[in-house]
Amino acid sequence: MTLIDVARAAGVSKSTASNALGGSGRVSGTTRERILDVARELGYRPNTAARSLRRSSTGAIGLHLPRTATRLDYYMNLAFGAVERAREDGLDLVLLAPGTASGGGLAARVDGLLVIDPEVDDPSVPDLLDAGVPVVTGERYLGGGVAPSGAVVCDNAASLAALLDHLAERGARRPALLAPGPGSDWAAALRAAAGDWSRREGVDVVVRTVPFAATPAEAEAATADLIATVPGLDAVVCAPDGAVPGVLAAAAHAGLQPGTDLLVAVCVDGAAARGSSPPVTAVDLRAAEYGRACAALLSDLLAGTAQPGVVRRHDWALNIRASTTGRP
Amino acid sequence: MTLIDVARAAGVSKSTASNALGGSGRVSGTTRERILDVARELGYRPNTAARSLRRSSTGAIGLHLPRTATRLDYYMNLAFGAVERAREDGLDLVLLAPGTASGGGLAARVDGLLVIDPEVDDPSVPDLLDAGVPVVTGERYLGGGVAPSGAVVCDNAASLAALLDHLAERGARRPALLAPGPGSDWAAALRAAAGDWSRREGVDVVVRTVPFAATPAEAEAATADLIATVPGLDAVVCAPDGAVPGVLAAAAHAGLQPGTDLLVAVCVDGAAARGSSPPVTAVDLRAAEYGRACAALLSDLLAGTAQPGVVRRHDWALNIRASTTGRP
DNA sequence: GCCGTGTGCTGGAACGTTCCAGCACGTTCC
DNA sequence: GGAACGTGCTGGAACGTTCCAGCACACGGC
Repeated sequence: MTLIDVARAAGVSKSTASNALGGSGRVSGTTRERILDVARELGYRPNTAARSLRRSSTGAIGLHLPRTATRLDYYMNLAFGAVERAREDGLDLVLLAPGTASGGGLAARVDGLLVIDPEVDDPSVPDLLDAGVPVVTGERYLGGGVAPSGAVVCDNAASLAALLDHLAERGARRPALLAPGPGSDWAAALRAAAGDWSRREGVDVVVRTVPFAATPAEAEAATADLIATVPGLDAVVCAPDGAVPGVLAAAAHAGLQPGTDLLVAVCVDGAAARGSSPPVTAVDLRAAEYGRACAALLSDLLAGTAQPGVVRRHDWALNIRASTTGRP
Repeated sequence: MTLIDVARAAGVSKSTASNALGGSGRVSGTTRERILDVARELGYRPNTAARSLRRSSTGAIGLHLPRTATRLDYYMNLAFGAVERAREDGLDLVLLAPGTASGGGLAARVDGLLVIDPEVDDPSVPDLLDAGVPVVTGERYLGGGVAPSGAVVCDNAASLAALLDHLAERGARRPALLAPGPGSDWAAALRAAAGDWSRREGVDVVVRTVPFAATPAEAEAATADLIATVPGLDAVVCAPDGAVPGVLAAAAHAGLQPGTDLLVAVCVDGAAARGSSPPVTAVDLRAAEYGRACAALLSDLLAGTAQPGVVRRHDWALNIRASTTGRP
């Protein structure tokens, strides 16, 4: 079932068939209709390999996730969003092995790359940026080297500020933040925003550093330390979502009721935040839509409908739950 | 930088260059070395589109995950394992949008498919099995239709029996199991194994049904119900990993100490089980290796080094933690 | 009546690889 | 010393698509 079969069946040349199906060249309305009908009837599917060879494009984009992605459902949702959006533009999404430099030939296998939450200490990120194809990053890359062709960013400063405003409104006078070190745009923005908010509101936010992909045990230790050393501590914002159960465990262990004695919130919504007891107030980064937005931008760059260097914003939302209201 | 450039630089015909690089045909040792050297020096990368066109294979395999995958780090690890293994064989792994029938042309885009934990009520699974390319399933497919070309299975009956043996050894006399309905091979095997073990050991295992991707809240409700209605309940095995925090919450709420008053275990190891407090004893399905095994089998099928219909076993391990020993 | 222009369509070439038939040469065998 | 065979290499064809030059024809203007 090739283009030639369709052309033969419709009584035209392969060029005309190609033009009709591809919307290029000059074809009269009637023949175009006829060719489309025939193609539909025969169940014609263009051969992607031949198309790729001729057009010298692959019809696929690559997706790179942080090495530490393994513990967050956030990235899974993001990936599924990106896959869906790519499919709408006829693009396949190939998953790249995290942490491994996939050996030079990347540019031959994909038309563009999605690099999500690029961390400065991920050695494969510079290679990806230098692969010779357009790259869209999810959040900015703080390292040097070749600049990405585009980026989709969240206003993490604004979302943390909103979260802190909410906590203050709920009566918190002594909030703390558990955040990773400034190796990613996201964490760096959170740390900076905490400082800004402190100065603006005149309320000091205690910041403790935890790993990018903190485990509940690590968060529990950090929270226990906060409870022991910060007098009057009444709110904890935990940046990484996977660590939420640890914060709640530390609270329970100290005899503090989440939502009343200790307000708890998290900067990444997900299964961990939704499913905890009590459910935890969270910044919803809308992972699937974020993935869609990244794929859409890359698609636009490939199509030439977006300018290289463009940065698009992605909206967030605050999901308020019992961990900051006390109402179950 | 094409094969022709390499051939010219090495002073041979493109056929000889192709033979030398591909290991096919008849080439003398010395010319072969020379050609390989030249290719390396010039940084030659074969054009995948041209290769695909000529060989009529795509060099990619598809990965389908359950629609409900979004909440389990298990599938992410599995995907990364599969991607790594596929790469070792020069195959790209394209992620398929879950839940959507990806529109007929699948066979033209991938050489084979990995369908992980196929659920009987997932409408896209029959389409995938019927796509016209080899399919390897992770766990068996309980629905009808076209049979997969291969499968990689875990002995879920044995692992649950080992878990129950362990609980009995730790003194449990009244264990319960929270398991999904029998829509997947995994859940069906667990339910059957619980019955077998009950009969064999003369100890009744109470079984409660929870969703395939149960939330902590759902598990908490189910566990609270067990505690309230099963006199002497002393152990809970929770099948889905995402639900573990719920079981622990219900125990805490009832004033039961996990690991002493109530033994807790889970059938899928992951971040939720490892990171809980206390850490929860779990059956480690070794997700990354599982993904590798699935990709390896598909690769073998494509290469013709495995017979269609083959079923391979995948080993599991029991990770014993404080939730069943009481020792932190 | 001829030129210029626009329309609808065609045939051939090209993309880079792999496969196949076949050629020149050397060795072995009877 | 010719037939039979194995080795090392070559050139052309093929895969299915897209792009480009160009052809036949119709139409309008002078």
